[in-house]
Amino acid sequence: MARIANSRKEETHERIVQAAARAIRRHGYAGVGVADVMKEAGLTHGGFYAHFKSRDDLLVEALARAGSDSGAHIARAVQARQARGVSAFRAFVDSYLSETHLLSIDTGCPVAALGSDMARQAGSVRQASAQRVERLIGTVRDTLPGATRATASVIAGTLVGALQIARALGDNAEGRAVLSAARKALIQQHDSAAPKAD
Amino acid sequence: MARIANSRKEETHERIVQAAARAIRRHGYAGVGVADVMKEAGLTHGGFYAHFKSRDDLLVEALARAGSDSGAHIARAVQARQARGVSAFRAFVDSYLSETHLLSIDTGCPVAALGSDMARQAGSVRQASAQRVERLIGTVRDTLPGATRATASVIAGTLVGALQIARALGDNAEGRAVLSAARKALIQQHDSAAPKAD
DNA sequence: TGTACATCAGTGAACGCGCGTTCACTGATGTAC
DNA sequence: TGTACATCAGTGAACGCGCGTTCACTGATGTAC
Repeated sequence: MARIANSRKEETHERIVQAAARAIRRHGYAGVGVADVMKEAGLTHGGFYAHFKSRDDLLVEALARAGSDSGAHIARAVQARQARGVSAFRAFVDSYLSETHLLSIDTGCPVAALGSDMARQAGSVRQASAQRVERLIGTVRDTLPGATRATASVIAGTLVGALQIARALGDNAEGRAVLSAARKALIQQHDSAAPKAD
Repeated sequence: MARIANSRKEETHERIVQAAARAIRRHGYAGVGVADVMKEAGLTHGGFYAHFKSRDDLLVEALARAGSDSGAHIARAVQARQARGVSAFRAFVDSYLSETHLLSIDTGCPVAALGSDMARQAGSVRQASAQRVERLIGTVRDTLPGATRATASVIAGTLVGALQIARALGDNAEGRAVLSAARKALIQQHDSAAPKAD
């Protein structure tokens, strides 16, 4: 509450969290170092503990930030597509499984970027990770009003898995083919407004 | 070739690879330490470089071993299910998305265990990771003869994503619900032999 | 408006620790005669 | 069958390095009068 005054310290805190939100997606939970994040934020590492109780505390904040930033980013892309007459679900699937998202892991969905490491975390990081998964499932449901939670979670799984597999195969024809196949399959299966053929 | 003589050194090598194959799945690429793996294999860390040129070389061998072991494990489970009259595809989906697989990350599919870290690797580890993904897609295709590569890769994505999401949610009703939903969805979508209702 | 002082964000050196890698050595195994 | 020697798998100490965390300090900002 009371998010009024942006004091100098708050602005610095913000910069650190932003840097960490990118870093966890680019390098994974284990690949993020306190010193590197601080340097990225234009600071020296010594000041870190004036902002966070521990590295884990940073990870929790960074994950939440990664989720909300990526969520907002996708929401904008969805709106732009909807404005061109596409259904909410199709717009979401096309955005999530876009080539842009394939390439921009450090600004993309943290569930896709960190999925296989989430179950390995403990305590608050584990909890925050599960929350991110819940949010993703919730977002799927928002774009597909008729869907049950079960259906939405399978779709979320397909989105996350397809993006990871595409990234693992690389930025090439193989990776892009996986994305394209997943887009088609999801839209055909769940979008009643989808055209039968091209 | 010539896998004849199991010399003492070969047996030791084998033990190290086995330990590492579990370790990468339990702790991730970044969580695996040379000393820990050697201790797990009943050795001291100094001898490591008589067996491997580098830690990365171990990761590559461990990943290949994890893939073939997990593949063999699933193949046995699939056979057991097929013997009870279930289709190959359904048997595969039920095995891959079983509660057993949910819990046994360190003996399970390495693509699910390491998926989000694969794109971060470089050189030979990256290459070996992509190969594992290809193999998983190939396995899906083997159980679903009519499927195109595109269809198989979407199914592989769903399997991997659903398992990761279930693991991130935990060993509880939520996690199991995701598995169950994904099983139903995949079988309904792709198994022509599937019954319409229970 | 100007000075004196308290507050506070950030610095940089230092800590203990574990990492990947190297290497001189040990002690068991295997071969030669 | 027995001894002498070479081979070789594995040991354990050491290396340089980067990690998360702590802390005494600095220098800028803000408040009191």
